[in-house]
Amino acid sequence: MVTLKDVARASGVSIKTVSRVVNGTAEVSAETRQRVKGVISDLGYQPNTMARSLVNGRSNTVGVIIPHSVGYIFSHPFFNEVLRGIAEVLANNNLNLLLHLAHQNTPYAQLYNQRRVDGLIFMSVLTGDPNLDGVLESKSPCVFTCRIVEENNPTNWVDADFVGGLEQAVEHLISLGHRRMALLAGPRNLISVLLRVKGYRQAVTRNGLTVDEDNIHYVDFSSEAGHDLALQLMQKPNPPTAILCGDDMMAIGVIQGLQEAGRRVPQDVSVIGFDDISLARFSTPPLTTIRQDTFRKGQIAAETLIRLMTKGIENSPFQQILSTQLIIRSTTALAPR
Amino acid sequence: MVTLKDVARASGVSIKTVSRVVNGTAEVSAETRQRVKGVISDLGYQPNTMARSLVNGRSNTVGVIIPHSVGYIFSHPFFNEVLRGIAEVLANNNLNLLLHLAHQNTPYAQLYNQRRVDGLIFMSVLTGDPNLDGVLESKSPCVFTCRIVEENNPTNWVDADFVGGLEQAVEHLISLGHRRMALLAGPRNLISVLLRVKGYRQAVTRNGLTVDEDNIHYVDFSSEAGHDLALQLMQKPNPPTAILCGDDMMAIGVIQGLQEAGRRVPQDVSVIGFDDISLARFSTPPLTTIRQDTFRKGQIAAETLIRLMTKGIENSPFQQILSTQLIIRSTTALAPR
DNA sequence: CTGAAAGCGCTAACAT
DNA sequence: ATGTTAGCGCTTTCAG
Repeated sequence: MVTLKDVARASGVSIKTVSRVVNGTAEVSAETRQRVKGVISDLGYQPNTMARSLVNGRSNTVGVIIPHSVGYIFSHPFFNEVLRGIAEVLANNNLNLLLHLAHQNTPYAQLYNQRRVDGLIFMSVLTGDPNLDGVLESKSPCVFTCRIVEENNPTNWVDADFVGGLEQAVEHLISLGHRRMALLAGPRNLISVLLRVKGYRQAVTRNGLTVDEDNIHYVDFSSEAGHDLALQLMQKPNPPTAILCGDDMMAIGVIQGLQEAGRRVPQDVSVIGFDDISLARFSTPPLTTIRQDTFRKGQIAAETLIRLMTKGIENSPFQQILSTQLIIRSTTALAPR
Repeated sequence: MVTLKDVARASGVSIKTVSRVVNGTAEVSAETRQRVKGVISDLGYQPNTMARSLVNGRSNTVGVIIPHSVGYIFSHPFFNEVLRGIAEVLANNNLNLLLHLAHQNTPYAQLYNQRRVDGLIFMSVLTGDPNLDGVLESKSPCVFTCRIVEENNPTNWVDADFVGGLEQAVEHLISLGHRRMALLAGPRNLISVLLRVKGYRQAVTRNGLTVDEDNIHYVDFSSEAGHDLALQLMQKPNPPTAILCGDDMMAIGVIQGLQEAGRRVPQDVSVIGFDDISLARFSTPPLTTIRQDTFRKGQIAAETLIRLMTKGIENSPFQQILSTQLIIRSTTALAPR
């Protein structure tokens, strides 16, 4: 391996001078700079980032954490979009991205405590995840792409307005005359799922209807789960005329299940998704859904983290809710009858 | 920051002894080990991985590279699956995953030359990507999840059998009586796309038909592109009765486009996808597709890289083709007459 | 404008 | 079984 020392020797200057031209730290006479630069490219010198990190105390790397139990839905388009937003911002700031798909019981804080990363971004936190212990104590700069449960919690986060999103969806369905609705919220250990339920409840109640607790279902974010539950629901004596889904993948599964059960979408049953993944527009029929800007969410998370890392932790936590938008396509229609 | 020295001082032993208990390198008397361990947990000592890497010359990190122009399809389910396979294997081997979504013109070899990673995995290589320059010279252990163009190239790769997959698909369509077929292959700069075309050509020719070059289309792997092209195709005087798609996302867009054009799937037009993403089963109608085991592909890539990193580069390159499987669902039927 | 020396936190000989 | 010493490659005082 070619080191600074090699370059220094070959160009007849001191190590420090080479270091200076490499980093542009201080002024070096044009003449020596040229010579050193020549030697650097002749020898193919590349700085050793590990040595740099050791002395600087910074790894120039950000850890992006996806909790284990979420692994199975890692194939979810949602994640890529957020990740893409994060990756873009980090790249523009010359930061590396360490992707940590939590697999075993390793406390997340360890990545920071061992100086492997300078900060952390958490995608989807599961309530009660023991690996989260120690994150706050570590003083690691960190940002969550979903809000944290506890009230008055000083964590930094960006999140979509799940409450408002569900409210819009419910209003839409009610305005179409639907009264019997089912909500397939998502897995119970996700905060965002609880928020969806909250929004649903609020809107239903506000419209003078009563919430049918039996029609709130906690199932995985997967087409399969949606498909299976749709079949089940249609066997009930009084099946719902509208199904609200926690995400688009589920909704697509629901539509398929409904068709297998001999129901037409949207004539017999209306369906609404959440996310507006790229596919939503091209599903059959095109999906009515609540759009959240996942890419932007990732960008904001990364931008916030960078601010935390450079200017130190701000006194007040950064907490931002991104508004959602109801996109009406072809899976919702007037309630039958 | 708590260092080895601090622990040594606090427990009254030498630095080296502490290092030994931390790493379990050599025998230490049970009594001192206990004491040192106690101090370690009292002080909350965590080893500095950067210092370790500097002296070991290893970062214990693997770089996973997704070329820039592919970025826009990073939301493609295909990538997650491969990535998940890679992540799992790396995690089991205590290796970190540095995700490099190439954004600007940074030579990929740099990650290795700067000692940031110990090896590289390339997901999807674009023909003629200038950032690839220097990768071979760097002697970095690396594995590609797609084969490389040049013949007799000593690169290591795992890849799906695109040629065979397309052949199966064509045979299936021909057996159903289809004669006018269109192929939406994918972007021209992907090797896998050229292989799809090759398989298509071979099977068509083998069956005594002639390849209609005008019906081979090079379009993006996206629902949108599929949708738009389907609409276009249906306006032709003699539209195809079957459409082969380079991937499932495209196929789903095609189905939607066909329906907008008033064609029924599969009665009027048959459609075949590629990948068998989780959604394929739940699209409407359920998609006939060519399955490739993307998760396994990722696993194999990572396993191979680890072998390369630990046992050194083997003399013969590792090159493996994973077989594909035709999954017949409901988007293919007898050709209309 | 340039150089010498010290040290980041750790591991690896080589003692003892 | 344990300690001493010397670096890994780089940056940072502090001198010249």
